[in-house]
Amino acid sequence: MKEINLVEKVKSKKLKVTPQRVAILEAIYMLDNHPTAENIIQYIGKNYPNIAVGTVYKVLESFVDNGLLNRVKTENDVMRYDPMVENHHHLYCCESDKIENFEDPELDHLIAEHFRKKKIKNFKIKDIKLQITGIFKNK
Amino acid sequence: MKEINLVEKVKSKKLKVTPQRVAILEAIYMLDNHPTAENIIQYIGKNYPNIAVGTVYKVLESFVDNGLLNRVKTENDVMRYDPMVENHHHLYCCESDKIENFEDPELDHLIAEHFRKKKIKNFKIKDIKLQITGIFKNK
DNA sequence: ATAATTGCAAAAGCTTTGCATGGCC
DNA sequence: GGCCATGCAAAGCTTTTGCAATTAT
Repeated sequence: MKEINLVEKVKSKKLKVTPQRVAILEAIYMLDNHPTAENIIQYIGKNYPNIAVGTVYKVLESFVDNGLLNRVKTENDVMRYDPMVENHHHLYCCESDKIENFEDPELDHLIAEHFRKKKIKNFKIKDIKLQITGIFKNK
Repeated sequence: MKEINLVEKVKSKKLKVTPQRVAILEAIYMLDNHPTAENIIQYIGKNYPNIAVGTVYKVLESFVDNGLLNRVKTENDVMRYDPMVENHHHLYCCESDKIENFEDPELDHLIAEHFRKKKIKNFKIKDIKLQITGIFKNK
């Protein structure tokens, strides 16, 4: 992703554009396996040896609050970050820590129709996410 | 749940039956909102003022390893424990920490059929769980 | 100019670990 | 009796917080 787009993304949320924020956002796009804060710190450590851990967490929090990132968490796992903020599901590898995004509008429609016809008692649905666990096959 | 059933549950996994294990298992059944380790420690603290935090974590881990409990984790949350080990989904309240179990075999079948007809490329599905977020309506 | 962001370091929160003691089978 | 579980306390790891210095707008 071009630097200019990263800057625009930060600007678009009315956040101050700092080198740290741009670097962190870039790292998340480069590390495309839903990186942890630790992954991000290591990645940008090459160019920002003195970046503060606290800064990374603060920036990540502000990105989440402003809809630039989503948090992803699983059993037995630390927090991970997902730059895809549009509605989607996740494929979890049960043999590694790989997580991949998954979109299937047809399935979403199927599920929505199901719940339109058969409501859950005493519950108003806002959002449905699938956690699909399995094994990635090598091509 | 009767004490005897709790004892049987522990025995059935070939785990030694100790008062702590029985108390912890009972607590999880009584605290029916997918309790945290902290919730459990507080609950059994009445009868076991000296129960060690480490013990609770060790017992929970062994219960999970032996299929007596499942772990449940969400964004921004600590680990919680679920005594229902059969396949099911979860309803998450977006205004509180309430989590409720949800079963819908018809929906499961619908989704299974969908993926039978339309496989995910390079991925072998082992399990599908729905995270349904919304609001619990008061009756 | 000024309000927000950063770095640093300390602290907090949850969970794990090691080891001696004690309890279950 | 032997082995496993417990209690205790320390440590580990991720994340948060406070504050002074710095930086973006």
